[in-house]
Amino acid sequence: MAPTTTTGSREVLARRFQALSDEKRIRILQLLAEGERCVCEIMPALGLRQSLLSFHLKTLKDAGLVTDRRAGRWVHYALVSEALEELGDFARAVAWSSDNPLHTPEEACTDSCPP
Amino acid sequence: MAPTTTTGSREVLARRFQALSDEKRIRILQLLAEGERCVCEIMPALGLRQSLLSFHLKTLKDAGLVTDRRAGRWVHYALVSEALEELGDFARAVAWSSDNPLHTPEEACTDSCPP
DNA sequence: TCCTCATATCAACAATCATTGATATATTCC
DNA sequence: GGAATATATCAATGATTGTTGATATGAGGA
Repeated sequence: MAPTTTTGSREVLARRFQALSDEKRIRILQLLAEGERCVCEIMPALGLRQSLLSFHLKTLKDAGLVTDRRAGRWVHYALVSEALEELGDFARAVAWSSDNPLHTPEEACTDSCPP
Repeated sequence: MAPTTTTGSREVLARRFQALSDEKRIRILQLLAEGERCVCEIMPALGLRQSLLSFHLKTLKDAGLVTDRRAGRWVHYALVSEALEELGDFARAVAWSSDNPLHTPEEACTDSCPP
């Protein structure tokens, strides 16, 4: 169960991790984990200016981590749990591989190291 | 099993996700998943200039995702699998919560929405 | 000690990202 | 149609990050 190696996938992974690389966006995800929320609910919960929140939501949406749904005047955001599961799978797969190495580390790179 | 809510933890999470937000660093992790590697092995594998690789390794190390170990002239890097597991746990916990919401989404935020 | 080599750090620059205030879009209610 | 409101987008700015070439550190072998 080695971590995937395709470039396309790395691109997506990097983009999604980048979307998670901000505390405010992590808070948004944690809030959305409780269920769908409209922007007007997220805004006071995080105390962010409307424009800034919109930017962060767009970042998450462009990364495929959330979806939006218009309902009348309001827009509701919700998690895309598959995307988050993929990230979790990746992190766990890398961790698992390093705990169960195929190529035993032993004492690599001694004399003949810089080949 | 709701995702944690402490600020300190969010800070660490954001920092670690930020370390993963670059394709080159993802490749490094994938390489290290096969086992410990010295810088001199990573460099040709990724085709990065020495200085640039050093920067990316430092980024990963500062985030607590890898450790280094000096062996003579060479420095070997290895994954910190616990840190990666924590990231995986977080992502999965958020995904799980959103699939099993406590507060049923139903039809929230209709009339009384902007409170 | 001096020389070589592996890696780290530094200074400078380019690119990306977060934040702000202003403006645009879309929807409802009158 | 027009006013009001929720959200998105834009332009400008500052902050952070990635990249490069040059230099410093630290270990091993002569």
